[in-house]
Amino acid sequence: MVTLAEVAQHAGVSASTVSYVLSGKRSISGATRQRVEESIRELGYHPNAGARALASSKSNIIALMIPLRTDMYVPVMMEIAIAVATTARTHGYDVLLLTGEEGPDAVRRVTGSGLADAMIVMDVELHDERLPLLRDTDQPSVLIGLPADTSGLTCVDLDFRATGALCVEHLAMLGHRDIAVIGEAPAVYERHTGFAERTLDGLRSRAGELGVRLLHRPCDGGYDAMAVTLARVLDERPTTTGFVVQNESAVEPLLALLRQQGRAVPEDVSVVAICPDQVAVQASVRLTSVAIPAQEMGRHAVARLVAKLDGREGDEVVLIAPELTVRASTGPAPTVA
Amino acid sequence: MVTLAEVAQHAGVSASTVSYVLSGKRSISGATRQRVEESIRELGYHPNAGARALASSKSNIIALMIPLRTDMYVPVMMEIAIAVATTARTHGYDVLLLTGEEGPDAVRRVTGSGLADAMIVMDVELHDERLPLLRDTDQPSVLIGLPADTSGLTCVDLDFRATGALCVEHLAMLGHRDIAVIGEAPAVYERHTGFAERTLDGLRSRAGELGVRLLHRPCDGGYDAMAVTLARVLDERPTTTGFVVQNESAVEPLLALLRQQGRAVPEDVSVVAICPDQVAVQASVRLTSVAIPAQEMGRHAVARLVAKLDGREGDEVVLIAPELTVRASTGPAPTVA
DNA sequence: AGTCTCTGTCGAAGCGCTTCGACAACCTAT
DNA sequence: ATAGGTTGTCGAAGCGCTTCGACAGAGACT
Repeated sequence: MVTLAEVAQHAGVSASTVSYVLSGKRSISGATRQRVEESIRELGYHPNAGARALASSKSNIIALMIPLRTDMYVPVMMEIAIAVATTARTHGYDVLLLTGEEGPDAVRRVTGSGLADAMIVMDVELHDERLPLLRDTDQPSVLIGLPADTSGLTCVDLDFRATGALCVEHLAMLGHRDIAVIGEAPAVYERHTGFAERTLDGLRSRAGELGVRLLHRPCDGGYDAMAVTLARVLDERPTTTGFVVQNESAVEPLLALLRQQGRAVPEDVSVVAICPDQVAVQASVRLTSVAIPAQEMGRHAVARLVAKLDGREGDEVVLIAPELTVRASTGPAPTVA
Repeated sequence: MVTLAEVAQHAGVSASTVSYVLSGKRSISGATRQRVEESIRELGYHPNAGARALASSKSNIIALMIPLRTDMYVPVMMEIAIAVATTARTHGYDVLLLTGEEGPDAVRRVTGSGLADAMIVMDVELHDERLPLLRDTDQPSVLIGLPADTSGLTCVDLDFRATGALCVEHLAMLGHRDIAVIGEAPAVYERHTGFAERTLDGLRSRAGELGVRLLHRPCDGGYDAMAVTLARVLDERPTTTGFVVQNESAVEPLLALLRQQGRAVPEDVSVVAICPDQVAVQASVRLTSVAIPAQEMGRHAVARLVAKLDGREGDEVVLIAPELTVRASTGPAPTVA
């Protein structure tokens, strides 16, 4: 294993000079810099991470807490994680993967041990146990998701309220007057995951303003659950012509069921999904959808975090504006015979 | 920030004693141990990760390289990643998330800097550039997936050859004589990702033995791609009554298309999927499938890696035996009229 | 009583790096 | 020519921990 000292010796300079070449924190003459850089290359030197962390009290690692559950939103989580990892690298950080399993203890452990310099927390609940810890510590953190009280926190999320409103608007504009909302799994609401409630909020308030009737039903993913839910919805409100689907694993089942019942999409029934674009274009009907900008959220979170680490920024809530893309699953409401 | 020295002072012992209490590497009297442990709790001490890594030259971090692409197998990847992270924690390790983006350089960086003690590599190609590096370094590593040459490497994977064979056997046993294989996206084969080719191998050789005709077609995910592929298959071999689907994002589209064409599953056509159980049970027809044991693979990989770190084990290839679960998507081949 | 072996504890030496203050050497403006 | 400012480099002091050798004291054996 090659050390700084060996590089220094090889280049005929002192260790501190090599360090300054590496960090750029003091000016170094061109000649010296070149000599050092060449020695580094020649010897295949890699700075020791532990020593660096110890001496500088910075690990250059960002912790990413992902949910343990793989029951919802998996592609979105994955995409965010990957975006976080790659973006972090461009800023010189690596990413430590923490699952929610340890809960708040993970926060203590990581901040206490200096394992990571900062933290990104996903799948935030409205009253998350981790929040007090994050507020207390002086380690910067960014939440992906929005808790009830955002004071003293930096959050990045899709504006789900606006997302809900946008979906209703689109359907209302097309003349739909009875809209069913196929929501996330009941467990998601029970956990008080913010985004689900905020979407609903946006849906309801805009529906109220536009005089549209709304029927919201949580729904587990999969074909069977969707079948039950759909039957109930149509039983309760046979005049339903518009659907907003938030649970991406309910989308394809819904389309299959509608088809099976002889209801044509979009002639008889319109469907708006809230899902990643990839899902929307791969469905059996190309779906009009509001995209979940997973990559953007991941990139944003890292950008904020790095800004905070550099002392460039304070707390802030960033809500990404939703965008609705019209595809083949929505059309004018059928005129009543 | 609380240090070892402060804990030592608080407990009235030397620093080394505290260290030995923590590591258990020397015997400590019960009384002393208790006193130290109490001081630790009272002061809220967390050992500094950097200092530890420097002094012991072990970081207690496992690097996990995941593929950058989110175009295939996302849930499987995610499940593996989560299983790796949680299993690693039970062994006292944290997980560093690396995307394939940096390529072989990531291997150099991580092993060179001592950032991680060991490495798990996913999405291994048959002739992966990272393999020589992994063989050369003295850092233990485990591959999830199987390259062409496994010498000097530890690998964990589902036995995809046996998986392919199993699928054919099941269909053959039910009387199917013409089987179509809906494979992964063409890009997957072009990359020479091992599992896809090994599956095919298993399918073909067993088909040969059993006198079954096989037609293999790669297929991108999604409805449109599946529609094209299906049309071609049925055009070329109208007598096809069995399908083996490896691309999970082609499963639901295939079922929808078959339904649409009036082909009943499993009365007219049988479908076997190679996919996680969750996908199989959530589909519109409960799918007979060979499960991809993502969690098991993740856990296994960590277990092997930890064993190697402890010097308990050498290189080895672990192939997990496939299990086929019969559900509602397969049945006897229709008798020709 | 003396020797030997454990057991439990301590002190000190680093691990490889960053960073601070010091200081030559040079330049610029008086 | 001199004071003052830059610029480039060095030496040394840690960062907080692990680990090795040393050693006092207790117990077991002759």
